[in-house]
Amino acid sequence: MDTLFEGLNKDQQLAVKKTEGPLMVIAGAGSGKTRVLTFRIAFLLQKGIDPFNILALTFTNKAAREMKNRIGELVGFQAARNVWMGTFHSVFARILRAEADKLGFPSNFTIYDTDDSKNLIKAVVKEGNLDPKIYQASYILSRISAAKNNLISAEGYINNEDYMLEDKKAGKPYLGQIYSIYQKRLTQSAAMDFDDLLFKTNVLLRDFPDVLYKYQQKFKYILVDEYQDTNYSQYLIVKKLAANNENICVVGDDAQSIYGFRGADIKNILNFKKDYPEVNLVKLEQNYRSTQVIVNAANSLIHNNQNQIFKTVWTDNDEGERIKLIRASSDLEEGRLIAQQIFEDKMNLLAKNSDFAILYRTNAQSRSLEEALRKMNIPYRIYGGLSFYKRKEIKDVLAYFRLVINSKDNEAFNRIINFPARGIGKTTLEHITIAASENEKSYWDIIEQPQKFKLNINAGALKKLSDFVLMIQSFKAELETIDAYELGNKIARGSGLISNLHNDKTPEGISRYENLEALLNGIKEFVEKDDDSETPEEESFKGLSIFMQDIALLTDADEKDKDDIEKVSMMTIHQAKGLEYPYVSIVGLEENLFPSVHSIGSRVDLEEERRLFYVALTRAEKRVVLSYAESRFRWGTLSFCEPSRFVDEIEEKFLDFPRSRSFSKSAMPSNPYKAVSNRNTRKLSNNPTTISGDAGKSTYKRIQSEASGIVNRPTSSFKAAEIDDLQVNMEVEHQRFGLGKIIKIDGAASNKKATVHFSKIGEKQLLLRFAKLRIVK
DNA sequence: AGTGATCAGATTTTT
DNA sequence: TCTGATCACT
Repeated sequence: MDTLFEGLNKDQQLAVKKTEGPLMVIAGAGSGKTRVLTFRIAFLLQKGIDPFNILALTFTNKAAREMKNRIGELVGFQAARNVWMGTFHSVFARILRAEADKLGFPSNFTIYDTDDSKNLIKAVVKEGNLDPKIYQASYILSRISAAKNNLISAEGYINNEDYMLEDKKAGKPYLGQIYSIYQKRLTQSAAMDFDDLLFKTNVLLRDFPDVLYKYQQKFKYILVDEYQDTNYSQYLIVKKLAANNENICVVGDDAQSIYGFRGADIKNILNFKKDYPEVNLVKLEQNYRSTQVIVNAANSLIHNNQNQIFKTVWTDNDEGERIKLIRASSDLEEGRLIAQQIFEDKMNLLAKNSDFAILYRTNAQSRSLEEALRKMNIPYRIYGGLSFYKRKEIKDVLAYFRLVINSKDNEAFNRIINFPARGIGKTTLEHITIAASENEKSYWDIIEQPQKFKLNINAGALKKLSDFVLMIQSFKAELETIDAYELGNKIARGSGLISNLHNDKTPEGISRYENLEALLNGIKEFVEKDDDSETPEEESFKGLSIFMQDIALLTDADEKDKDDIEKVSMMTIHQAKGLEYPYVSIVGLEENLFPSVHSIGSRVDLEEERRLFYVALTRAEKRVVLSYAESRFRWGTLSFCEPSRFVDEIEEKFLDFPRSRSFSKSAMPSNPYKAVSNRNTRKLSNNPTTISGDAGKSTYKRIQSEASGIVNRPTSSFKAAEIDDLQVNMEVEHQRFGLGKIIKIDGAASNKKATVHFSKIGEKQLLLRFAKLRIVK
């Protein structure tokens, strides 16, 4: 057993060995958190704890899978497989299916994704004759989501004066009603949205003490990873389940909390002590991942946040190279420079493509990077973006699957009732909607028994509907008899989807056909692979329902990366959480992009944004490259950017600044022929496995507009002063901050910093390397 | 019912 | 700039 502890430091050992009672592990970035978690579970298993008694909640399914593998390697795969491990959503979806009857749901309920939820909200808004511009689906959904994550039901919402007043002030007084109808429709459709999975778990544990007791007995040991990113709803589930045994271990890092927008609450970490006065606290402060430069640069950055748990992350590793800062004149040039950098590093450092990651704030930024990498023949893989499961052709066939499994699923119904076209039109649909609404039934219930619900339509339409019903019913009959692959194929063909796509000979059509094929192949793999299912206990028959349960909560990040060995990884910083790479480029370090416009207004949001940058920096093992562009295409137009304040916040001694270039030179677009972009870039970028593509038809227009944009730069008259010309007491002008007076200049030569008092916004420190100041007087 | 034209909205992050 | 939603026309 002792071998298990070799290679763990004292704190890590403590965190592994202290199996009984509440334990909180504050784990700095790169401090071996995952190691501690896996070893802890392995240790429990070695001690003879039944794997079925261990519940481990992770942030992604991928993390769960990897952890299972590592535990398997330590103590055997049989035991590892039986540990309950997964995301909150997937674990509790499973429990909800088992206990569904208690909540008035069938166990095959559908999980609505965000699109489904939005469509449902749109329909509700329309039915209520409300203005969809005022009652915007995305806004309403976020509002409902926030309420659910705070365990406020629709009823509770309507009775809550604060919510109602807020909505009234916002000019949206009917939001509570929409919530209420939305929820009713979900139930009629036998569906739950993402937040319901947690909300209803809370209801289950609250209203059914015997069920609560059962799971308390079952989960004798509970571990929660990324505790800083749990919301109130999740917090309460954990608290209830742990109440009996109190063998609860949470691991997190307040400095890496980046999901506040989703209701994550750092207070869960801060308040852990209050809930469990007996708590043992372990801090993991030694970073094993990164160089000293990276660790200390990240520390200097995060130091700008006010809300923190005190800890000192340090490392024994080499000092390492300074963080290189790249300035580009445009987003296209930024891509080019980053690609070039990777190309050079590969040669000089004998590195592999897979040693590199490019991280960005928003998915939209991937485009220019992709183009540049493609041009230099550097293979890459984009994580996220439009996921495979969000493509139209995939959603279509999945909608058939969904309707076959749970026919009450109205959103699936809507999607396919007339696709491929079968002559069921708007009027017919309207009648169905009305009948469903009046009788409080699902659409399917209505068309299954049209006479019972007095569906007021003509014989022709009736015939078409009954054909559809018969088709779906014929598929339903085979749910339990043939496996997912066979049935999936039957549905794809029988529904007419395959022939529909087959007739489309355009490149897009062919690609859609191939995607559908890929899905079917995926199902085949699922059926054939005999073990490592994420569901312990149950199941041997691999039917379509099981397949759908398996993929309902998958995201792109969860996809296997077997063919990624030789590719540069590209992803948003959110997606990079928990990952590490030798060489990391963080791009787009510009005001209003990173930090994003939306965060700049409030300190809380800005601090989250800063933590996001902290996460980005600490992904790197050996070296970080930062870049920003002076202009960038956004919303189809060229806009000018300033370097991010976050760059200033890193202590200068860790930075390697770009060589000074004359402004006009850097602003000139380089050879436009090099910058030819690809019309299909977006499509290509959506395909995770695409590594190359030829230029195709160029969007020459874009290049032109960029060039002209620079020439006609509205601020071209703004001529920044040379750094050395600036003196204390001078009156200066800044493009964004307006007029001000230099109060102080410190720092030597290239790293000079000026303190300027601006009449509009007050005092500000500016690194003269970045800030462009014009001398007024 | 299907097609084409026109217009609005999007881009913050995700289970 | 691109996508989708809506509307008018055939």
